[in-house]
Amino acid sequence: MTKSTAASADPELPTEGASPLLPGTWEGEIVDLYTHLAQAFSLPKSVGAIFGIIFASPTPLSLDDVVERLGISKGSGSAGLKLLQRVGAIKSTFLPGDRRTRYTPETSLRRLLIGLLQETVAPHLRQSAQRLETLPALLEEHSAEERKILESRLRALSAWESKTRRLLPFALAFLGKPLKKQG
Amino acid sequence: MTKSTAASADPELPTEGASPLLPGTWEGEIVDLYTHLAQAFSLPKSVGAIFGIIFASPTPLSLDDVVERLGISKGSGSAGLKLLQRVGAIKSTFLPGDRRTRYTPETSLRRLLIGLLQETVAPHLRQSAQRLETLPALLEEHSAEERKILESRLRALSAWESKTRRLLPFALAFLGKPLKKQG
DNA sequence: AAGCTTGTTCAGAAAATTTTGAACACCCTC
DNA sequence: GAGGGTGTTCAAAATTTTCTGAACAAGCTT
Repeated sequence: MTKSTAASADPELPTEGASPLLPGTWEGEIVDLYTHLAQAFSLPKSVGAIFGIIFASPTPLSLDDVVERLGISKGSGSAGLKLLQRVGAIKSTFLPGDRRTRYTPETSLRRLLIGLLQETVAPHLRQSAQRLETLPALLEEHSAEERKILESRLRALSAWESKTRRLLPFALAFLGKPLKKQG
Repeated sequence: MTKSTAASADPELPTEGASPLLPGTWEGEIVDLYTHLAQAFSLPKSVGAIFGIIFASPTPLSLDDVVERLGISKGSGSAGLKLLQRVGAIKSTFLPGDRRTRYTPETSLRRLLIGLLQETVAPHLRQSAQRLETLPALLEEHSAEERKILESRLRALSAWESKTRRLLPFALAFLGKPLKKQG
């Protein structure tokens, strides 16, 4: 059900008989958009593309669909889908009479961001917060004057940790709310 | 996961080139902490290390100081300092009677995050927002039924863009406020 | 159970990113 | 205007990340 009839020459694209993802098409533009967005979050381009092709499809897609439409390997597709599902960016559905798992996009920004944060920054932040505790003791070897400066830095560091942790639930609540008219 | 970073032996020799950044020391722990934090933001480890060594020092450091203490190349040091300055994570100061530029850490989380966001995600988001405008036209080729679904996806996408853009100033204001007593 | 279909794993290949180091440019000071 | 200190650039090397593809596992169906 995809548009085809791309009878034009493709000087660039491999003639593998696959990827009809030309720019200017709905799927092509969406995939491209998410591919770039993925880079904003330092995620592999393929992950963005996979989310894009799922987002662009009015019906749930299977691993094979994704692999075929994107022209990527099954390994990549499998790994990408698993990552997207782990961060909650896609949901799996099961159509009756079909053994394949199919995927639909998560459209709640709140859930999307929660998953992403949990996956990427949260572990590092947690680890850093832990390290913070051992630091004050290491200041003993410095002169009183130096210690004054370094202690204020340490306080700043603690404050960062505290602020970000307190901001997060707030921000997520905001993102969960419906959009109001511009004031 | 071990931090080999050269200098595995010789905790004694204080020769110029050696890196005395052992774990358990103030500098070592701070550098390590920021090296890990950098990875949380998908920045090169060296960038985190550079910020760390500057953060750990009670006095402003020069490029040479950084390069020597971290045991990295001048090229890396120069690039890292430039990046950190561009995102506003460090400030340059000039000590009288010294031609070298010296650097101190930015301790305002607000400024730190503003710079980081501006540098990393903002351009991508801006670009994506632009692309959004051309998308509705591409839906024409779909059936009415499909279009209903895809249009709602498009609305979600627009809403994301709008929400994140509106949340940002809000969040940054929050981060700029002094920390209040826990309530 | 044999034969499909669906999906995962993982070692090696490919690609992208980061680091190095030496050459270079730009002031200063003398 | 030579010499030395300070910092940047960039091509190539090292490292890390991502992708591939074929082998493998697990489940249905007959």
